[in-house]
Amino acid sequence: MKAELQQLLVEALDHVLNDSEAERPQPQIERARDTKFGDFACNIAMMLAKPLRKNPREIAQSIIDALPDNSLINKVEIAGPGFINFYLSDQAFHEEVSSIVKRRSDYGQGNFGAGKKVLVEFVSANPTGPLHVGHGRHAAYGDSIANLLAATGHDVTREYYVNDAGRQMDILAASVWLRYLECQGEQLNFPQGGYKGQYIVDIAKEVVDLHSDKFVHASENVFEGVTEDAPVGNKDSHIDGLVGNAKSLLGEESYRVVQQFALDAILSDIRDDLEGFGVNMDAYYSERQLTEGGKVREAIKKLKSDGFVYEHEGAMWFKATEFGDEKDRVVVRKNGQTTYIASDIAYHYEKRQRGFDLLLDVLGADHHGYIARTRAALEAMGEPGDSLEVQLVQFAVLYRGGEKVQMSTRSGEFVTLRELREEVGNDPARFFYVMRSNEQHLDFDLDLAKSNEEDTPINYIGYAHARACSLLRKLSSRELVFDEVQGLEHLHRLDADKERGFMSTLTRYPEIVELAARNRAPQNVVHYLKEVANEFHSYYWAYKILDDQDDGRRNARLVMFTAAKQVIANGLALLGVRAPEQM
RNA sequence: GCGCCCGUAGCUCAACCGGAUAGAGCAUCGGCCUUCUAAGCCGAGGGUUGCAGGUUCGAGUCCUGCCGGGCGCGCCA
Repeated sequence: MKAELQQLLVEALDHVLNDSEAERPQPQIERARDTKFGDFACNIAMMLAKPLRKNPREIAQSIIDALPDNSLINKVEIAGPGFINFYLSDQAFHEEVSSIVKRRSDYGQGNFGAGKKVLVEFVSANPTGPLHVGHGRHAAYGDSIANLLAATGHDVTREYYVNDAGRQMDILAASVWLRYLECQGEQLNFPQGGYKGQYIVDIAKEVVDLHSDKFVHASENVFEGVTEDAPVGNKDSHIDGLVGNAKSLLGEESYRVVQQFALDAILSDIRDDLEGFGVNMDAYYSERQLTEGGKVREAIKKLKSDGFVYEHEGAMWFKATEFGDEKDRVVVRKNGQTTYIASDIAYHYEKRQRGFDLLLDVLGADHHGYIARTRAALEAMGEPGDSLEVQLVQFAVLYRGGEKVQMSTRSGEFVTLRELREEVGNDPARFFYVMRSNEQHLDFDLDLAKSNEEDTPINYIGYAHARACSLLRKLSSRELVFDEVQGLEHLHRLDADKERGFMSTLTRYPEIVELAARNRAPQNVVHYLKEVANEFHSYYWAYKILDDQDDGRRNARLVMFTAAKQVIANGLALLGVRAPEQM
């Protein structure tokens, strides 16, 4: 509807402006704030006032005069400093409502992203433990924007980057091995720098079940030559020493068996958790495979041959400062190992090689320093810097009973996403996560989210959907049938302000989907749905829908309610939330 | 110290590349269940959009400087 209006304006502008005008702004049309300003408003005349050096109201008039004939617009007025206000015909709204009912789950789909391949990388939590509530926000947000992009015609791929290489994987292996030794009766002091969560013990027990005492070594050998742990010594060198001993005592093959087992266990738990949360990744991309496949070395080689890598103090540095980063970055350490950044350069380059136009990374707010260097890397690799877009997600703080829930990953004391899902349910959890802008700190109130008595936005919206379902269910007991065709024919009878306003709100849905997709802002959908629900409840209270005296009017209202139900269901689906049939 | 994000009603938050009188919910107060789910509806009060300047027809929105809060500045990942 908006798009058609926009098209009419473009045609009118073609008449008003001749080619002498260098640049023509794209006419922006907005929904009017108030019904007294009509249905849509346009400020193009005011924007043209300066370049044309003419009175905006005069310009507005000539645009109005040039509007092509159409059945969409009922009336046009100039208001205030030069707004052009459009009053649409009732027929325009009726056709759109009819389209909602006919297109069903397809309604709201757009195509502004047609032909654009987007890779949305999100969650990408280190596979060293289960997902916690912070990752849940990334999962819910990333999946929702992926849904929004897909709904607007983008070719979307969801990907999880698995950091299964590097030091943390060694610490994971050592942690599991030490717990395994404890299970086998060895007495030892578990290192401060190790992963202390209960899940490590559980994995160790599985290693015992599978391999019995195959990996047992006396604890005096395990700790031989290892420096003191904190607080006396340094916990990092302590754990590194243990990793070294694990490798030499177990031997490469056995060490790898333990490590791989731990990784597989954790990763399958993560995948399972995400799937349970309704997040289906298209790919889990392994950092280790990237490294072992030679992609990292190739990338460094390419940078080196282009002159963007230099040696300094025994390490290889990438000249990130040449591309706007604040400092150069080490890509190969003194000891010959490549860094995480090196993998990341290769990974993002490889994404481009796979043909993605837009690389959309969803990262924690603590990663903002990462944006400049990744963009620098892409540019150094000959790729456009703006092919990378980063959406930062601020931290979520969990509250239970009004108290902040403390979390510490190190100590293994944190609320997992799985616990959250079990406690509040998938739908409320996903809804609450995307309710706020990703740039806003989120206070996640567990008691509020799981409450089904208090007023919560998700209940408010869901209740409207359930009420619509209930109406349709009630029909048969009253020996009535919903005649959609008759309802569509009688839509013109719904001419009260409340009815016209309700239909107008419903027809905004495609505009909201596009807006939310462009802004990467699922919360736009949330706020819109609250508005739909509000008008739904208000209308529901004001009018008797199941009126058995007047078939035409009843069916017309049922068409409108079916449309509302559809819009709510479609909107919630974008957020990964199911619309309840009853409450 | 430098960089990024955030400051809007008592609380939690909206406000569509800058648009018309800054809006909701919670909380407070007052109404509505012999209409289909009261998890609802109707109404009232509540604001110098952190502060000070600037840009322009127009600023919560853009720019500069302060104040307050969060995060980051490794040969960790």
